[in-house]
Amino acid sequence: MSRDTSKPRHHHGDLRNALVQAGIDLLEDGGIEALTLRKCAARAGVSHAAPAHHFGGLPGLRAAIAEEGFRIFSSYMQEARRQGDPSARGQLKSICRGYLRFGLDHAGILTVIFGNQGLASLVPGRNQETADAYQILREVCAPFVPEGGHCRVIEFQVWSLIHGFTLLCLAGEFGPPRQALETGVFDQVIALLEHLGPPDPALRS
Amino acid sequence: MSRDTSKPRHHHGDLRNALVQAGIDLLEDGGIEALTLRKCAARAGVSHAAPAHHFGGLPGLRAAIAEEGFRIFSSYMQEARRQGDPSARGQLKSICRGYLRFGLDHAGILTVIFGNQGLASLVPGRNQETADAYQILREVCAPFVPEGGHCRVIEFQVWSLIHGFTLLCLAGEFGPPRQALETGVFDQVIALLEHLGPPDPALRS
DNA sequence: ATATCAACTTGACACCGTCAAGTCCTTCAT
DNA sequence: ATGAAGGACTTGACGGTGTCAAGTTGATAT
Repeated sequence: MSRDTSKPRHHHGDLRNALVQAGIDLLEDGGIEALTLRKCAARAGVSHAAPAHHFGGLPGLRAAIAEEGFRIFSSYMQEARRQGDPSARGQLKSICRGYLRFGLDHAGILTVIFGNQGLASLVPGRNQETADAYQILREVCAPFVPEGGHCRVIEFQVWSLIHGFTLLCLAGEFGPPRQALETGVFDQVIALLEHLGPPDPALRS
Repeated sequence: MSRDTSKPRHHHGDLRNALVQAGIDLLEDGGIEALTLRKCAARAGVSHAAPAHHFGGLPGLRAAIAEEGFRIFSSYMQEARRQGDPSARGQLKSICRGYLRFGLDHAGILTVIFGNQGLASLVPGRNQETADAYQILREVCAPFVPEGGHCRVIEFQVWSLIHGFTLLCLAGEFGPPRQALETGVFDQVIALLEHLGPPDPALRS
Protein backbone atom coordinates (compact mmCIF):
# COMPACT_ATOMS: atom_id res chain seq x y z
CA MET A 1 0.00 0.00 0.00
CA SER A 2 1.58 3.22 -1.11
CA ARG A 3 1.43 6.26 1.06
CA ASP A 4 -0.99 9.06 0.52
CA THR A 5 0.66 11.61 -1.76
CA SER A 6 -2.25 14.02 -2.03
CA LYS A 7 -1.26 15.85 1.14
CA PRO A 8 2.18 17.18 1.96
CA ARG A 9 4.22 14.66 3.89
CA HIS A 10 6.41 16.13 6.58
CA HIS A 11 9.04 13.46 6.90
CA HIS A 12 10.51 12.60 3.57
CA GLY A 13 12.99 10.21 5.09
CA ASP A 14 15.92 10.86 2.78
CA LEU A 15 15.29 14.40 1.64
CA ARG A 16 18.86 15.54 2.04
CA ASN A 17 20.22 13.01 -0.44
CA ALA A 18 17.25 13.56 -2.74
CA LEU A 19 17.99 17.28 -2.83
CA VAL A 20 21.67 16.72 -3.56
CA GLN A 21 20.77 14.39 -6.42
CA ALA A 22 18.20 16.86 -7.73
CA GLY A 23 20.87 19.55 -7.60
CA ILE A 24 23.31 17.41 -9.56
CA ASP A 25 20.64 16.72 -12.16
CA LEU A 26 19.93 20.43 -12.53
CA LEU A 27 23.66 21.07 -12.80
CA GLU A 28 24.12 18.49 -15.55
CA ASP A 29 21.08 19.72 -17.45
CA GLY A 30 21.44 23.47 -17.32
CA GLY A 31 24.89 24.29 -15.94
CA ILE A 32 25.78 26.26 -12.85
CA GLU A 33 23.13 28.92 -13.45
CA ALA A 34 20.37 26.34 -13.26
CA LEU A 35 21.32 25.22 -9.76
CA THR A 36 18.71 26.83 -7.56
CA LEU A 37 17.32 26.11 -4.12
CA ARG A 38 13.75 26.46 -5.34
CA LYS A 39 14.23 24.28 -8.40
CA CYS A 40 15.89 21.63 -6.24
CA ALA A 41 12.89 21.73 -3.94
CA ALA A 42 10.44 21.49 -6.83
CA ARG A 43 12.31 18.57 -8.37
CA ALA A 44 12.30 16.76 -5.04
CA GLY A 45 8.62 17.56 -4.55
CA VAL A 46 8.97 19.60 -1.37
CA SER A 47 8.29 23.19 -0.42
CA HIS A 48 10.56 25.96 -1.61
CA ALA A 49 12.20 26.55 1.75
CA ALA A 50 12.97 22.93 2.56
CA PRO A 51 16.51 22.96 1.11
CA ALA A 52 17.54 25.88 3.28
CA HIS A 53 16.54 23.82 6.30
CA HIS A 54 19.04 21.10 5.37
CA PHE A 55 21.90 23.14 3.92
CA GLY A 56 21.51 26.53 5.57
CA GLY A 57 21.41 28.23 2.19
CA LEU A 58 22.70 28.08 -1.35
CA PRO A 59 26.38 27.93 -0.36
CA GLY A 60 25.58 24.98 1.86
CA LEU A 61 23.83 23.18 -0.98
CA ARG A 62 26.80 23.82 -3.23
CA ALA A 63 29.12 22.44 -0.56
CA ALA A 64 27.02 19.27 -0.26
CA ILE A 65 27.04 18.87 -4.03
CA ALA A 66 30.80 19.45 -4.10
CA GLU A 67 31.21 16.67 -1.57
CA GLU A 68 29.19 14.24 -3.65
CA GLY A 69 30.84 15.54 -6.81
CA PHE A 70 34.23 14.72 -5.39
CA ARG A 71 33.02 11.18 -4.88
CA ILE A 72 32.27 10.98 -8.60
CA PHE A 73 35.59 12.61 -9.42
CA SER A 74 37.39 10.12 -7.26
CA SER A 75 35.71 7.22 -9.06
CA TYR A 76 36.94 8.62 -12.40
CA MET A 77 40.47 8.73 -11.05
CA GLN A 78 40.31 5.20 -9.70
CA GLU A 79 38.86 3.87 -12.92
CA ALA A 80 41.56 5.66 -14.93
CA ARG A 81 44.30 4.11 -12.84
CA ARG A 82 42.74 0.68 -13.27
CA GLN A 83 42.55 1.02 -17.04
CA GLY A 84 45.91 2.67 -17.69
CA ASP A 85 49.08 1.06 -18.88
CA PRO A 86 50.79 -0.24 -15.71
CA SER A 87 54.01 1.66 -16.39
CA ALA A 88 54.62 4.77 -14.34
CA ARG A 89 54.12 6.98 -17.36
CA GLY A 90 51.10 5.03 -18.49
CA GLN A 91 49.50 5.54 -15.10
CA LEU A 92 50.23 9.25 -15.14
CA LYS A 93 48.82 9.67 -18.62
CA SER A 94 45.74 7.70 -17.73
CA ILE A 95 44.76 9.71 -14.70
CA CYS A 96 45.32 12.92 -16.63
CA ARG A 97 42.99 11.53 -19.23
CA GLY A 98 40.51 10.65 -16.49
CA TYR A 99 40.67 14.19 -15.14
CA LEU A 100 39.85 15.63 -18.54
CA ARG A 101 37.10 13.11 -19.15
CA PHE A 102 35.49 13.96 -15.81
CA GLY A 103 35.59 17.63 -16.72
CA LEU A 104 33.95 17.04 -20.07
CA ASP A 105 31.35 14.65 -18.64
CA HIS A 106 30.52 16.78 -15.59
CA ALA A 107 31.42 20.37 -16.36
CA GLY A 108 28.85 21.71 -13.89
CA ILE A 109 30.18 19.62 -11.02
CA LEU A 110 33.74 20.67 -11.79
CA THR A 111 32.60 24.27 -11.63
CA VAL A 112 31.01 23.74 -8.24
CA ILE A 113 34.03 21.87 -6.88
CA PHE A 114 36.67 24.35 -7.93
CA GLY A 115 34.44 27.34 -8.49
CA ASN A 116 34.86 30.80 -7.12
CA GLN A 117 35.81 30.39 -3.48
CA GLY A 118 37.39 27.04 -4.10
CA LEU A 119 37.13 23.69 -2.52
CA ALA A 120 39.23 24.73 0.43
CA SER A 121 36.52 27.04 1.72
CA LEU A 122 33.68 24.74 0.78
CA VAL A 123 34.89 21.69 2.63
CA PRO A 124 37.08 22.84 5.48
CA GLY A 125 39.60 20.18 6.42
CA ARG A 126 38.56 18.15 3.38
CA ASN A 127 36.81 14.83 3.54
CA GLN A 128 37.62 11.23 2.75
CA GLU A 129 36.84 11.45 -0.97
CA THR A 130 38.98 14.53 -1.39
CA ALA A 131 41.83 12.78 0.34
CA ASP A 132 41.32 9.68 -1.84
CA ALA A 133 41.51 11.60 -5.09
CA TYR A 134 44.56 13.52 -3.99
CA GLN A 135 46.16 10.29 -2.79
CA ILE A 136 45.84 8.82 -6.28
CA LEU A 137 47.57 11.87 -7.72
CA ARG A 138 50.32 11.50 -5.14
CA GLU A 139 50.86 7.85 -5.86
CA VAL A 140 50.96 8.29 -9.60
CA CYS A 141 53.37 11.20 -9.32
CA ALA A 142 55.61 9.52 -6.77
CA PRO A 143 57.86 7.70 -9.29
CA PHE A 144 58.69 11.03 -10.92
CA VAL A 145 59.90 12.77 -7.80
CA PRO A 146 63.64 13.31 -8.27
CA GLU A 147 65.99 12.22 -5.50
CA GLY A 148 65.92 14.84 -2.79
CA GLY A 149 63.11 16.69 -4.57
CA HIS A 150 59.86 17.78 -3.07
CA CYS A 151 56.99 15.54 -4.09
CA ARG A 152 54.57 18.49 -3.78
CA VAL A 153 56.29 20.25 -6.65
CA ILE A 154 55.67 17.42 -9.11
CA GLU A 155 52.09 17.07 -7.90
CA PHE A 156 51.44 20.77 -8.26
CA GLN A 157 52.94 20.77 -11.74
CA VAL A 158 50.85 17.85 -12.93
CA TRP A 159 47.72 19.11 -11.24
CA SER A 160 48.12 22.63 -12.65
CA LEU A 161 48.78 21.37 -16.15
CA ILE A 162 45.82 19.02 -16.38
CA HIS A 163 43.48 21.34 -14.48
CA GLY A 164 44.31 24.25 -16.73
CA PHE A 165 44.05 22.17 -19.84
CA THR A 166 40.66 20.81 -18.80
CA LEU A 167 39.25 24.26 -18.03
CA LEU A 168 40.60 25.81 -21.22
CA CYS A 169 39.10 22.91 -23.14
CA LEU A 170 35.74 23.55 -21.50
CA ALA A 171 36.05 27.24 -22.30
CA GLY A 172 36.50 26.26 -25.95
CA GLU A 173 39.97 27.78 -26.19
CA PHE A 174 41.37 24.67 -27.84
CA GLY A 175 38.47 24.13 -30.21
CA PRO A 176 35.44 21.89 -29.73
CA PRO A 177 35.93 20.29 -26.29
CA ARG A 178 34.91 16.77 -27.22
CA GLN A 179 37.45 16.80 -29.99
CA ALA A 180 40.30 17.26 -27.54
CA LEU A 181 39.96 13.73 -26.24
CA GLU A 182 39.58 12.19 -29.67
CA THR A 183 42.34 13.96 -31.53
CA GLY A 184 45.96 13.90 -30.51
CA VAL A 185 46.06 17.40 -29.03
CA PHE A 186 45.61 16.06 -25.54
CA ASP A 187 48.41 13.54 -25.92
CA GLN A 188 50.68 16.23 -27.27
CA VAL A 189 50.02 18.45 -24.30
CA ILE A 190 50.65 15.87 -21.66
CA ALA A 191 53.72 14.88 -23.63
CA LEU A 192 55.32 17.60 -21.57
CA LEU A 193 55.09 15.18 -18.68
CA GLU A 194 57.48 12.93 -20.57
CA HIS A 195 60.18 15.38 -19.60
CA LEU A 196 59.65 14.87 -15.92
CA GLY A 197 62.47 13.35 -13.92
CA PRO A 198 63.33 9.70 -14.55
CA PRO A 199 60.76 7.33 -13.08
CA ASP A 200 61.76 4.86 -10.45
CA PRO A 201 63.34 1.92 -12.33
CA ALA A 202 61.36 -0.49 -10.19
CA LEU A 203 58.14 0.94 -11.64
CA ARG A 204 59.33 1.39 -15.18
CA SER A 205 57.51 -0.82 -17.65
CA MET B 1 28.56 76.32 -15.42
CA SER B 2 27.77 72.79 -14.36
CA ARG B 3 24.64 71.14 -15.58
CA ASP B 4 21.56 70.74 -13.50
CA THR B 5 21.83 67.44 -11.66
CA SER B 6 18.61 67.68 -9.68
CA LYS B 7 16.56 66.23 -12.52
CA PRO B 8 17.30 63.03 -14.39
CA ARG B 9 19.35 63.72 -17.47
CA HIS B 10 18.51 61.61 -20.44
CA HIS B 11 21.79 61.75 -22.30
CA HIS B 12 24.68 60.79 -20.09
CA GLY B 13 27.21 61.07 -22.87
CA ASP B 14 29.47 58.22 -21.91
CA LEU B 15 27.16 55.91 -20.03
CA ARG B 16 28.37 52.74 -21.68
CA ASN B 17 31.94 53.18 -20.49
CA ALA B 18 30.73 54.37 -17.09
CA LEU B 19 28.69 51.19 -16.71
CA VAL B 20 31.59 48.96 -17.69
CA GLN B 21 33.80 50.70 -15.15
CA ALA B 22 31.11 50.43 -12.49
CA GLY B 23 30.84 46.73 -13.27
CA ILE B 24 34.59 46.24 -12.91
CA ASP B 25 34.51 48.07 -9.58
CA LEU B 26 31.70 45.83 -8.34
CA LEU B 27 33.65 42.80 -9.54
CA GLU B 28 36.80 43.84 -7.71
CA ASP B 29 34.91 44.66 -4.53
CA GLY B 30 32.52 41.76 -4.22
CA GLY B 31 33.49 39.10 -6.73
CA ILE B 32 31.45 37.65 -9.53
CA GLU B 33 28.26 37.42 -7.44
CA ALA B 34 28.27 41.17 -6.88
CA LEU B 35 28.17 41.97 -10.59
CA THR B 36 24.57 42.99 -11.19
CA LEU B 37 22.80 45.10 -13.78
CA ARG B 38 20.92 47.01 -11.15
CA LYS B 39 23.96 47.68 -8.97
CA CYS B 40 25.87 48.86 -12.03
CA ALA B 41 23.04 51.24 -12.80
CA ALA B 42 22.92 52.54 -9.24
CA ARG B 43 26.69 53.08 -9.14
CA ALA B 44 26.52 55.01 -12.41
CA GLY B 45 23.55 57.00 -11.14
CA VAL B 46 21.05 55.88 -13.78
CA SER B 47 17.83 53.94 -13.72
CA HIS B 48 17.78 50.21 -13.18
CA ALA B 49 16.97 49.34 -16.79
CA ALA B 50 19.58 51.56 -18.42
CA PRO B 51 22.29 48.86 -18.62
CA ALA B 52 20.03 46.50 -20.52
CA HIS B 53 19.58 49.22 -23.12
CA HIS B 54 23.33 49.28 -23.81
CA PHE B 55 24.26 45.64 -23.39
CA GLY B 56 21.05 43.78 -24.12
CA GLY B 57 21.22 42.01 -20.78
CA LEU B 58 23.56 40.57 -18.19
CA PRO B 59 25.49 38.37 -20.66
CA GLY B 60 26.09 41.43 -22.79
CA LEU B 61 27.44 43.37 -19.83
CA ARG B 62 29.73 40.50 -18.95
CA ALA B 63 30.98 40.41 -22.54
CA ALA B 64 31.74 44.12 -22.46
CA ILE B 65 33.58 43.71 -19.16
CA ALA B 66 35.50 40.75 -20.57
CA GLU B 67 36.61 42.91 -23.47
CA GLU B 68 37.87 45.65 -21.17
CA GLY B 69 39.30 43.01 -18.81
CA PHE B 70 41.32 41.56 -21.64
CA ARG B 71 42.79 44.98 -22.19
CA ILE B 72 44.00 44.98 -18.58
CA PHE B 73 45.24 41.42 -18.94
CA SER B 74 47.14 42.35 -22.07
CA SER B 75 48.84 45.22 -20.25
CA TYR B 76 50.01 42.82 -17.54
CA MET B 77 51.52 40.57 -20.18
CA GLN B 78 53.27 43.43 -21.93
CA GLU B 79 54.63 44.80 -18.68
CA ALA B 80 55.87 41.33 -17.72
CA ARG B 81 57.73 40.95 -20.98
CA ARG B 82 59.28 44.36 -20.54
CA GLN B 83 60.49 43.58 -17.03
CA GLY B 84 61.64 40.01 -17.57
CA ASP B 85 65.17 38.77 -18.07
CA PRO B 86 65.81 39.10 -21.82
CA SER B 87 66.75 35.45 -22.25
CA ALA B 88 64.14 33.17 -23.82
CA ARG B 89 63.58 31.40 -20.51
CA GLY B 90 63.54 34.64 -18.60
CA GLN B 91 60.84 35.98 -20.88
CA LEU B 92 58.77 32.83 -20.51
CA LYS B 93 59.06 32.87 -16.74
CA SER B 94 58.19 36.54 -16.59
CA ILE B 95 54.97 36.32 -18.54
CA CYS B 96 53.91 33.31 -16.45
CA ARG B 97 54.52 35.47 -13.42
CA GLY B 98 52.48 38.24 -15.01
CA TYR B 99 49.61 35.83 -15.66
CA LEU B 100 49.55 34.77 -12.03
CA ARG B 101 49.83 38.32 -10.81
CA PHE B 102 46.91 39.39 -12.96
CA GLY B 103 44.86 36.51 -11.57
CA LEU B 104 45.64 37.48 -8.00
CA ASP B 105 45.08 41.20 -8.61
CA HIS B 106 41.88 40.78 -10.63
CA ALA B 107 40.30 37.45 -9.72
CA GLY B 108 36.82 38.65 -10.63
CA ILE B 109 37.86 39.77 -14.09
CA LEU B 110 39.63 36.48 -14.69
CA THR B 111 36.42 34.70 -13.77
CA VAL B 112 34.43 36.76 -16.23
CA ILE B 113 36.97 36.29 -19.01
CA PHE B 114 37.33 32.55 -18.72
CA GLY B 115 34.17 31.83 -16.80
CA ASN B 116 31.52 29.30 -17.58
CA GLN B 117 30.90 29.56 -21.30
CA GLY B 118 34.38 30.78 -21.99
CA LEU B 119 35.83 33.63 -23.85
CA ALA B 120 35.16 31.99 -27.19
CA SER B 121 31.43 32.44 -26.80
CA LEU B 122 31.67 35.84 -25.19
CA VAL B 123 33.70 37.53 -27.88
CA PRO B 124 33.06 35.73 -31.15
CA GLY B 125 36.00 36.13 -33.47
CA ARG B 126 38.01 37.70 -30.67
CA ASN B 127 39.13 41.28 -30.68
CA GLN B 128 42.39 43.13 -30.90
CA GLU B 129 43.29 42.89 -27.22
CA THR B 130 42.67 39.15 -27.21
CA ALA B 131 44.88 38.76 -30.23
CA ASP B 132 47.58 40.93 -28.63
CA ALA B 133 47.72 38.87 -25.45
CA TYR B 134 47.83 35.61 -27.35
CA GLN B 135 50.49 37.02 -29.66
CA ILE B 136 52.74 37.68 -26.67
CA LEU B 137 52.32 34.09 -25.55
CA ARG B 138 53.17 32.92 -29.07
CA GLU B 139 56.26 35.05 -29.30
CA VAL B 140 57.59 34.01 -25.93
CA CYS B 141 56.95 30.35 -26.68
CA ALA B 142 58.42 30.45 -30.17
CA PRO B 143 62.05 29.80 -29.18
CA PHE B 144 60.97 26.57 -27.50
CA VAL B 145 59.23 25.05 -30.46
CA PRO B 146 61.32 22.05 -31.51
CA GLU B 147 62.35 21.76 -35.14
CA GLY B 148 59.41 20.43 -37.11
CA GLY B 149 57.18 20.65 -33.99
CA HIS B 150 53.83 22.34 -33.74
CA CYS B 151 54.04 25.68 -32.01
CA ARG B 152 50.47 25.26 -30.75
CA VAL B 153 51.54 22.34 -28.60
CA ILE B 154 54.09 24.36 -26.66
CA GLU B 155 51.66 27.25 -26.33
CA PHE B 156 48.91 24.99 -25.05
CA GLN B 157 51.28 23.40 -22.56
CA VAL B 158 52.45 26.70 -21.17
CA TRP B 159 48.98 28.19 -21.16
CA SER B 160 47.46 25.17 -19.44
CA LEU B 161 50.16 25.07 -16.78
CA ILE B 162 49.98 28.71 -15.83
CA HIS B 163 46.20 28.93 -16.14
CA GLY B 164 45.68 25.87 -13.98
CA PHE B 165 48.20 27.01 -11.42
CA THR B 166 46.60 30.46 -11.20
CA LEU B 167 43.10 29.07 -10.73
CA LEU B 168 44.18 26.50 -8.18
CA CYS B 169 45.99 29.26 -6.33
CA LEU B 170 42.85 31.36 -6.31
CA ALA B 171 40.90 28.34 -5.08
CA GLY B 172 43.31 28.13 -2.18
CA GLU B 173 44.54 24.68 -3.11
CA PHE B 174 48.17 25.68 -2.73
CA GLY B 175 47.73 27.61 0.47
CA PRO B 176 47.21 31.36 0.87
CA PRO B 177 47.18 32.76 -2.68
CA ARG B 178 49.36 35.80 -2.08
CA GLN B 179 52.01 33.57 -0.64
CA ALA B 180 52.40 31.72 -3.94
CA LEU B 181 54.06 34.68 -5.60
CA GLU B 182 56.30 35.49 -2.67
CA THR B 183 57.59 32.07 -1.82
CA GLY B 184 59.37 29.80 -4.24
CA VAL B 185 56.41 27.51 -4.88
CA PHE B 186 55.55 29.29 -8.09
CA ASP B 187 59.09 29.13 -9.40
CA GLN B 188 59.28 25.47 -8.58
CA VAL B 189 56.10 24.74 -10.46
CA ILE B 190 57.02 26.62 -13.60
CA ALA B 191 60.41 24.94 -13.41
CA LEU B 192 58.64 22.28 -15.44
CA LEU B 193 59.10 24.66 -18.34
CA GLU B 194 62.85 24.11 -18.02
CA HIS B 195 62.25 20.76 -19.67
CA LEU B 196 60.86 22.29 -22.83
CA GLY B 197 62.78 21.82 -26.03
CA PRO B 198 66.10 23.66 -26.38
CA PRO B 199 65.64 27.37 -27.03
CA ASP B 200 66.87 28.81 -30.29
CA PRO B 201 70.61 29.42 -29.85
CA ALA B 202 70.18 32.85 -31.41
CA LEU B 203 67.88 33.84 -28.55
CA ARG B 204 69.78 32.10 -25.77
CA SER B 205 71.19 34.59 -23.31
C1' DA C 1 -1.26 10.30 27.03
C1' DT C 2 1.44 14.09 26.80
C1' DA C 3 5.50 16.89 26.00
C1' DT C 4 9.18 17.69 23.04
C1' DC C 5 11.42 18.66 19.06
C1' DA C 6 13.14 18.03 14.43
C1' DA C 7 11.23 18.14 9.70
C1' DC C 8 8.84 20.57 6.79
C1' DT C 9 5.31 24.30 5.15
C1' DT C 10 3.49 28.87 4.54
C1' DG C 11 3.93 33.52 3.78
C1' DA C 12 6.44 37.53 3.33
C1' DC C 13 10.37 40.53 1.93
C1' DA C 14 14.00 42.54 -0.87
C1' DC C 15 16.66 41.85 -4.82
C1' DC C 16 17.30 40.20 -9.42
C1' DG C 17 16.82 40.11 -14.96
C1' DT C 18 13.70 41.28 -18.36
C1' DC C 19 10.11 43.39 -20.89
C1' DA C 20 6.63 47.05 -22.54
C1' DA C 21 5.48 51.59 -22.57
C1' DG C 22 6.46 56.20 -21.88
C1' DT C 23 9.36 60.62 -21.68
C1' DC C 24 13.09 63.44 -22.92
C1' DC C 25 16.39 65.39 -25.98
C1' DT C 26 19.22 65.45 -30.09
C1' DT C 27 19.47 65.50 -34.93
C1' DC C 28 18.19 66.03 -39.36
C1' DA C 29 15.15 67.17 -43.26
C1' DT C 30 12.43 70.79 -44.80
C1' DA D 1 12.70 77.98 -37.70
C1' DT D 2 9.94 74.09 -37.43
C1' DG D 3 8.51 69.60 -37.18
C1' DA D 4 9.38 64.63 -37.74
C1' DA D 5 12.21 60.80 -36.33
C1' DG D 6 14.62 58.22 -33.47
C1' DG D 7 18.03 57.18 -29.95
C1' DA D 8 18.77 57.53 -24.78
C1' DC D 9 16.93 56.81 -20.76
C1' DT D 10 12.95 56.24 -17.23
C1' DT D 11 8.99 54.10 -15.15
C1' DG D 12 6.40 50.36 -13.85
C1' DA D 13 5.39 45.75 -13.85
C1' DC D 14 6.23 40.59 -13.94
C1' DG D 15 8.06 36.15 -12.47
C1' DG D 16 12.00 34.00 -10.34
C1' DT D 17 15.45 33.94 -6.57
C1' DG D 18 17.58 33.56 -1.55
C1' DT D 19 16.37 34.22 3.04
C1' DC D 20 13.89 34.80 7.16
C1' DA D 21 9.97 34.34 10.76
C1' DA D 22 6.24 31.85 12.13
C1' DG D 23 3.33 28.06 11.87
C1' DT D 24 2.13 22.97 11.24
C1' DT D 25 2.99 18.07 11.27
C1' DG D 26 4.43 13.81 13.03
C1' DA D 27 7.89 10.77 15.27
C1' DT D 28 9.91 9.89 19.70
C1' DA D 29 10.72 9.89 24.54
C1' DT D 30 8.76 9.93 28.98
